[in-house]
Amino acid sequence: MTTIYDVARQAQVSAATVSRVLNGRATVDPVLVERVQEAVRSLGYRRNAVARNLRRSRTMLWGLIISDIGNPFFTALARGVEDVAQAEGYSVALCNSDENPAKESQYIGVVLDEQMAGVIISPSGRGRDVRLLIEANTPVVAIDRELRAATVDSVLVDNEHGAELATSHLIESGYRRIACITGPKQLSTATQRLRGYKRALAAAGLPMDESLVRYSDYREAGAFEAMESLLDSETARPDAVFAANNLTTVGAMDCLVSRGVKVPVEVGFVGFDDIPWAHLVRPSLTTVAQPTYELGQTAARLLVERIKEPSRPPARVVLRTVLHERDSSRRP
Amino acid sequence: MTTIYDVARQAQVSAATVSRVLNGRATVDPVLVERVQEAVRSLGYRRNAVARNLRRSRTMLWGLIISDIGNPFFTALARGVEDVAQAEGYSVALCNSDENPAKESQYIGVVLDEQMAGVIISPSGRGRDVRLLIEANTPVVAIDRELRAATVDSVLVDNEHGAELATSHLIESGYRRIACITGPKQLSTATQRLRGYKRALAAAGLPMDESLVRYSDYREAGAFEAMESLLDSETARPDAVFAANNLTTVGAMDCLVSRGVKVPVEVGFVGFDDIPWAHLVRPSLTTVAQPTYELGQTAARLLVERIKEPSRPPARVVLRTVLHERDSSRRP
DNA sequence: TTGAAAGCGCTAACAA
DNA sequence: TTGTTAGCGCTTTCAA
Repeated sequence: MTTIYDVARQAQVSAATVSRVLNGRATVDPVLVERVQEAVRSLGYRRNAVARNLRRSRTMLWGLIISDIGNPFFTALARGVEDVAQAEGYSVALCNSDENPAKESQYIGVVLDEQMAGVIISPSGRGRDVRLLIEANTPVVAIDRELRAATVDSVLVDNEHGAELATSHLIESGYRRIACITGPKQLSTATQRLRGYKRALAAAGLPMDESLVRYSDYREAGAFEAMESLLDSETARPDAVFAANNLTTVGAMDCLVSRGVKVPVEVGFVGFDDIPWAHLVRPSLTTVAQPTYELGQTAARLLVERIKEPSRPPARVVLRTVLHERDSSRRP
Repeated sequence: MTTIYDVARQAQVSAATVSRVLNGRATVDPVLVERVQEAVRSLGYRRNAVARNLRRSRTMLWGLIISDIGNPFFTALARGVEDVAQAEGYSVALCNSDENPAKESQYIGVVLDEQMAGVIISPSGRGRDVRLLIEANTPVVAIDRELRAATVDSVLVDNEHGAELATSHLIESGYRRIACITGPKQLSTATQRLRGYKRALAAAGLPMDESLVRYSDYREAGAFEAMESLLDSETARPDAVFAANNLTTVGAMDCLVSRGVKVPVEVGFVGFDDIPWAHLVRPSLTTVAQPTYELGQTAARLLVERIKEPSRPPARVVLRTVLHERDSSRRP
């Protein structure tokens, strides 16, 4: 391996000078700069970032801990994070916690051990291990989900408002017995979206029937079962469904299709969060779209700021959602 | 920051002993082991991986350079890589090259600078920069796409056979003027899938009409245009389409739908690589499915082996594809 | 403007 | 079995 000393010898300067040139310090004689650059080229030298990081006690690596890499919501978000990171000179280590608090803890450990410059996390549980990060002064940004265990920079969407929008839209379309399949109780998005749903019902003067609510797991199989149990319920079945995330939409729609239930004639449907290629699905899906890419971008920008200025007060950014009306909610 | 010396002082042993305990060396008195562990707990000590990596001149980080994080094919693959990596104690830095050779080069630079333990790459161009990795003795595994510039471990699918399967299936279904929308010429998958398509035509004694072939960019917008140009062609238009990747399928189907072309009645359709929720799309899509997760797993396992045994001869693993017959290719 | 020298936190060779 | 010591490759005082 070629080191900075090899370059120094070749250029007939000291290692300190090579370091200065490499880091673009202005205080070096142009003649020496040229000599150093020539030596770097001829030796094919690359600086060892590990040694550099140790010496400077900081790295240019971020951790991005997401809860499901199979969910296009998170990959769109990751793209937003990555683009900003790259522009700022950071690299991103993507960690998939799989909604598993144990895996999440493990990754938090890696972030700590590797002295990463910061973390963007979509907490899958109560997020108690996030405290370790904060104690270690690692900059943290929460994304998509609220972090109860600590106050940190957060980027969220207006879940309650979006859910209310979706539900009101179903009501305006003429549906009356509207079911809600939401996510796990410990996730802020699940409870907020449920609240928005309830608020829309209340605003329209419709009764709140708890038997129309299901807490699922934000995954396809769970949503499929939840939909089945709604269709099979003793009391009259729902005439519409509000699904609280994209995979819930897929699972529930799958169930409806396989049962031969006609959407939107027999059952109306609105989902929270778009799915890719929603336009190819029949019937096309009415959804509340989230600005996924912007979510990632914003989180990344907050992290950049936080790293620069660790003591600034935590920011809380809430982005808007938009209702996309398509066929699944058009009552004939 | 608490260091190994703080622990040593607290446990009244030397730093070397702490290091031995931390690394599970057997040669330490159980009494001291207990004292060290107690000190670690009480101080909340975590070892600094940067210092460790420098000293050992190796890291536990892999680079995974993929060409489109927005493509579910690559995220499924990433998941396979990540699961194996985690089990083996490695972390994965996900790098999205966006089919952009310049970005790819930049990431290869990061891999080199950070002294990563290895790389799994789906090369987006000619992959000439991969040579830098090889010169630096960084273990490399090529995935999905062949690497012409060097001989390395590779994990591929039987593109030619899969494409032949898809095309033959269309022929058997009664279609005769079958078009092919493939990818960029410099990608091995694009040329191999085109070759399989041609072989199927030849095997069936059908003429090879070059005006039915389009080289697109493996993206939706490009595929949409390619499909348009096929529909608008002077000579008789195709009665079926073979789309060479998943986003090509989406773009081409989108075009057909928006033009009001009836699938599979007027035009039959088969795509290479599944898309998620293909079952919700109408008509449901016939596809040649790739074992995406296994692709990632296999690449990761090869990387583990390569790291252990750098001089073993490069392996080349080819995984099978499977035809999923659905509605888009059923001629009434 | 340049160089000498110290040291980031850890592991491993060597000595005891 | 344990401790002493050197050094991984770099940046950054400090002195010249």
